[in-house]
Amino acid sequence: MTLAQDMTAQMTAALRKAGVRVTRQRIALLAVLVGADDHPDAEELYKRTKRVEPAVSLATVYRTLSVLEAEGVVQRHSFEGGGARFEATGPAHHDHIVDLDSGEVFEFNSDKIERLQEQIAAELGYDLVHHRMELYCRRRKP
Amino acid sequence: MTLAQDMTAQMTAALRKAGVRVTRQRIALLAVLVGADDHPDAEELYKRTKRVEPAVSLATVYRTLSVLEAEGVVQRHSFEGGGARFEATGPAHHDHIVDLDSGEVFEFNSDKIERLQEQIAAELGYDLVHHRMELYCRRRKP
DNA sequence: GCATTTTTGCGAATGATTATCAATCTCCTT
DNA sequence: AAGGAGATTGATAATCATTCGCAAAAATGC
Repeated sequence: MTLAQDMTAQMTAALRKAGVRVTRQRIALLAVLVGADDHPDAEELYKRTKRVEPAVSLATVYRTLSVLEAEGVVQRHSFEGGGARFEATGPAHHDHIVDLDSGEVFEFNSDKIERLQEQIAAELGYDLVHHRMELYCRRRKP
Repeated sequence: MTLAQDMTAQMTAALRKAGVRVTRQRIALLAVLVGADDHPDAEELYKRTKRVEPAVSLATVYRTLSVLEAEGVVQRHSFEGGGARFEATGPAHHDHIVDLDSGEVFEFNSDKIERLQEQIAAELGYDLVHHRMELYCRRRKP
């Protein structure tokens, strides 16, 4: 079994688990998402997916992203400036650092902050459902 | 001197300091912003301002908000779902809690988290310019 | 008050995203 | 493997928040 076949099998399984029909375009988009190590926007995902599966439209990319987001398979981020950006949901939660000059996005995680957030919500009588934390930074000047 | 006159005087001073011309619509919008204790969007600010100064357009509200944001007089927030929301910059920094059911926004502050954020950025060789932290919550079930 | 320069209002333009809908595809049942 | 119900698709129109372009109106400096 080739590597590509294996990837298709995995994507198929994931889509089935999500309870949606397994289409060529969904397999392709999901594979692109899982293979991406950055945080592309819809247009970029469309371009990448098209290289692998020409029979895909931008509308379907948006639709599929919404479906997968609802299923928790992908996450949508709205960083400052520009449209939404996406990433496949990984095993570990993380927040983001945005390099203001390059636009690059890095991931980080702080259990301490996570705990403090829970605590703050609790003190106000709330349950924390989810949060958003983004650090907008510039490379330190020497 | 009446209260309204005093407010106008303050707004005028603030606009002068920002180095822009003092117009009726800017005074009115700024007064609405300072008087607001919630986080209205542009449309809502337009409606409120119009009550006080009918000679204002939505375009001017947007333009003025951008000007005031650039001057640091107001802050723009993009919470999940819907357009940008604004608030007059107060003396103290704070982050936000969004009630997922009502859409209400509360403010909070945690020095501990602020410090940890600085530290995380520093560890990665970055200077933290600003950040965004929003806690999306539901009222705790009893 | 008058000239200069900024600001305004209106409506058109934009950009990202979503809705529409007939044609096509999946998948369950034979 | 064929049939059909129902989900999904591509192309395009529509939407929504926000910005732009420009002539008219207003604010500042003298």
